[in-house]
Amino acid sequence: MPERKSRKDAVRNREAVLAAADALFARCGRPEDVTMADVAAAAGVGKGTLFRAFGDRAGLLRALYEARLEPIREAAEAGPPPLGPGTPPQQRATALLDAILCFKFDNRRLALALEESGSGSPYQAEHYAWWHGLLRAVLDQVPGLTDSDFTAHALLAATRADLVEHLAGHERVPRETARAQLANFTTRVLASGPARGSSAEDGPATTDRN
Amino acid sequence: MPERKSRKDAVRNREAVLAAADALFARCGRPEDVTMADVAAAAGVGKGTLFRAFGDRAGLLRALYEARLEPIREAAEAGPPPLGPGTPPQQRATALLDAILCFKFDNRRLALALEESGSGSPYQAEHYAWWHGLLRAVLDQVPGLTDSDFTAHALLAATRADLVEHLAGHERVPRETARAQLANFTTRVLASGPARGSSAEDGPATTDRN
DNA sequence: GAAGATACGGACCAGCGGTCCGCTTTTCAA
DNA sequence: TTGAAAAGCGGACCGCTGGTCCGTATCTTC
Repeated sequence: MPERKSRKDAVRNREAVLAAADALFARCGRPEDVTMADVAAAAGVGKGTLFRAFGDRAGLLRALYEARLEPIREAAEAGPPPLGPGTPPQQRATALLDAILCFKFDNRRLALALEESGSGSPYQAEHYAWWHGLLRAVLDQVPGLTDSDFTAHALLAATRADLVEHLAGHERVPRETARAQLANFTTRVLASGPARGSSAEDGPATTDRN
Repeated sequence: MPERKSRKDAVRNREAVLAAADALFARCGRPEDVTMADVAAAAGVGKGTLFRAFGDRAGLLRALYEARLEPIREAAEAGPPPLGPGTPPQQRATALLDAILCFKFDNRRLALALEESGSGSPYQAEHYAWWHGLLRAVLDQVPGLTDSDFTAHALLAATRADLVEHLAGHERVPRETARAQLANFTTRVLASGPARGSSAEDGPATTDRN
């Protein structure tokens, strides 16, 4: 039980920091030049407070990221089709990847900051393991598909934040185009038969903040 | 003409630095804790020399990487099949990806260092553009394949250094298994018809240094 | 309202990439 | 051979970052 309740100034500050960091990352071009001191200043808080609340830089990023991701995570875990369970595996896999892509698209800066500054490999992050596990399980139900473990990694790699940023930011690929291409790619991977064309279905709610 | 020749102590030092950096990156676990000062010390050289020769950290990494990559690059550009031109596109694409995978496998630490510390996105690196352009051109010749641009990105993403490191280092996937899985994945993507099984063919010379 | 627990915040620290400039080595023309 | 200018050397030094520390302010509890 414990969960010893925090002091109210503590929670106020915690939220102030999250909001400030959110805004800063959304604004600034390269995430690595949003400094901890910047965040603290923008939140009207001392550095000590910031580090006390989140441990270190990676902790702050993680907290932000997880907060944003949670709705999608829930939708994928127990929501309605096509994201939730009870959907044919091909379709669900496509929907999952599409959701991830949209998320990264809408939260590019943050995802980028987390993947590159997030204390080492993105593959050690808890949320990656979660996505991978889920996708792997779904792929296991696709008839005729082997190597579900590797395949899940490879498909997820197509949604890496820096790739998304490159496509969207540098090559100026519109969101819907990227979605369609990823869906098409996914279909190719999952289909044993001739690849059927597949355009992006109507998608996850956009929470565009950047 | 010009190409004003360097002083001999300069070239000696340059090579000493490359060798030292090579050794250090090969040895140490995480590339970010091989510091420039370490490299300089290991090469028996001052930091000034190091920075004069390579500009900055990214420059050093790039120089090392390019040097290692050149043979493969040449083999891909004008070598014998299955890597070189004059190979059926499916087969060549598979061979290219296999070669990249092997390269990253054998030079994990270095590739990792470059991709994560290499001044921003790996997608802005010259060598990435080169690989992508080549693969894209090959994919363009695969009948029934659309979105060659995106597809090339997605396939290359499956060979990212940190993914390779994760597979090899964390999940303990043997080299040959990874090769077979990537080949299988590639085949699935490229084949419009039923996926034919495909094991890794006899591969690029291994230059295992790590 | 007093005492104890909790959190604040900014001065402070260590370590990094990168610069600078007085000094040494090499080069090359005479 | 020589001597002076060009080229390069190297390590003290700088700015900036993530992260720590602890005297002080605020909240909670009785």
